[in-house]
Amino acid sequence: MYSSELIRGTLKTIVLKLLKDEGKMYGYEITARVRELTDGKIEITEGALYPTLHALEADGIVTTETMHIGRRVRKYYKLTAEGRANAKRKLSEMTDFLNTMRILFEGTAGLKHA
Amino acid sequence: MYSSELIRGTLKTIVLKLLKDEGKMYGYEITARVRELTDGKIEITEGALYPTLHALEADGIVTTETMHIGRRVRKYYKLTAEGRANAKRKLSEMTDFLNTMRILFEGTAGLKHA
DNA sequence: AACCATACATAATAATCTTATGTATAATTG
DNA sequence: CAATTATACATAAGATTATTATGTATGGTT
Repeated sequence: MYSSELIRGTLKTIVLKLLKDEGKMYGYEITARVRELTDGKIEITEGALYPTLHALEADGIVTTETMHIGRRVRKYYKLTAEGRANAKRKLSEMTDFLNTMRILFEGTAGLKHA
Repeated sequence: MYSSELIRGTLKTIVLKLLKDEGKMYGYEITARVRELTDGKIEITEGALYPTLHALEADGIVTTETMHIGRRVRKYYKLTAEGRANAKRKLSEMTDFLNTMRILFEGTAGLKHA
């Protein structure tokens, strides 16, 4: 687990990345996927995730679709057209940012592909 | 310039990295160095930097030394012994974190050295 | 029966940053 | 030589974003 300050500010971009890759996901699934992809190093808390998802919806970045699994409710999120454009911008900003961080902390711009 | 949310949480670690490399620096110098190293993509604001430096001092991570350049004051910061240990931990956490981000966003762990 | 996993949600509080403002000296430029 | 820009510190109000705690409810496992 990383200190929470490092993860600060990356949540929204992580969500956009996953939605772009997977098409649609629900909240609980997002926390599980991130945990799995990062070997438990990044643990998204519900108190951070749900308000973020609601904000994305309010901003027209995602739409929701509620499904019923037995008597339980699942709320799927997927990108809107605007959301896809937004995600594209945010993701390229993120990779650029990661490269800049690499320059600062590893003294190299790194290679995009090994 | 990156959206400010991305940079959020990285400031303290950036400062520790620079102080570790350079020995001692003053606030204004830090903003200039970061601007230079990142081609202006990361602009540290004074309103964020000075409170951070003061907090580091209050936590015993850095000590200060005031110099007089003509009639102007310059406040140099350098790591304490505890600060060096702290910096070491934070920096390895940061490189680890950057690798994890690379897995998430570029689908590769990347190579530390080209 | 108790516990843990799934699945949503919100509210109080904390941490961190932006934006604005303030003070002052030194250098540059029109 | 007056005005502007750069150097150099600092703080305070407000915004953003996350943590922590709490709440509700279903379903599976021990």
